[in-house]
Amino acid sequence: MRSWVAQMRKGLIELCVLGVLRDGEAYGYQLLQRLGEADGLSISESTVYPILARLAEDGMIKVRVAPSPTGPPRRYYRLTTLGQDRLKEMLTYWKDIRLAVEKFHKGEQA
Amino acid sequence: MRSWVAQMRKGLIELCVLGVLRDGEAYGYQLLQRLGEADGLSISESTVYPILARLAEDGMIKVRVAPSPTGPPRRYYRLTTLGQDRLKEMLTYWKDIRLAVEKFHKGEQA
DNA sequence: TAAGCTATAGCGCAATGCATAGTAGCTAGT
DNA sequence: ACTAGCTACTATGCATTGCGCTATAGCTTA
Repeated sequence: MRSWVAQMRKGLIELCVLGVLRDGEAYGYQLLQRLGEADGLSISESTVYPILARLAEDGMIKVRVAPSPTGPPRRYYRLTTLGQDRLKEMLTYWKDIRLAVEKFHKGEQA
Repeated sequence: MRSWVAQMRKGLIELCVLGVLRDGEAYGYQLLQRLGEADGLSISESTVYPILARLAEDGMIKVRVAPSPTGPPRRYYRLTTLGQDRLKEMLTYWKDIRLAVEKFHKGEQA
């Protein structure tokens, strides 16, 4: 994969993770699949799990362990109040930067 | 500045630089000011010049030196054919990832 | 000669995506 | 019982980038 792709994803994957969790709790593997549904966002475990670990360490999400019907116990993550605030902040900035990008690419077709 | 802000900018600043250069050549300081016009994209020299150096090294832009009426000589950068292709690629991916982010944040207000 | 603006450049750090590899629980087939 | 295959999570290490900080040099004005 071209290196600039990885760079462009930085931060945005975390934003998407928080976005999914906003709809309710989810476990790691589930997040992996949800995120993979979007074009241009195919993702691997080695990307998602570190993000979850960081978010948990920062108090943005909380973990709940529950048995799985088809494998090892699942770790369900859900947003904390702190996490909701962070999501709000990030969305605000996302809006700004999205407008910035589009400002410099008016009238262009990819 | 919060660390996630820097992460979210990664790659997108370069995309904006290419976007500005698509309208015609520009020198570093000029780019700095153009980019600063956008909300959420205030930028410093230590960010722009390394980007220009990288882009030049990769053959995406070419440099032309010309005297300035008000200071040291300016280095004018302009897109090469390679750079135009890269910009196209990046815009395609940008479209994908923008849709991805919005997919996971439908119905939300920042 | 000193200040102040313009314009460019280099060093070093922190953070992240991701390739690679490994661990462990559960089910089904032979 | 053994193997294969799926689910779910973890660990290591690298490359890349944004950016704070600092330095340099040309030009004008006082």
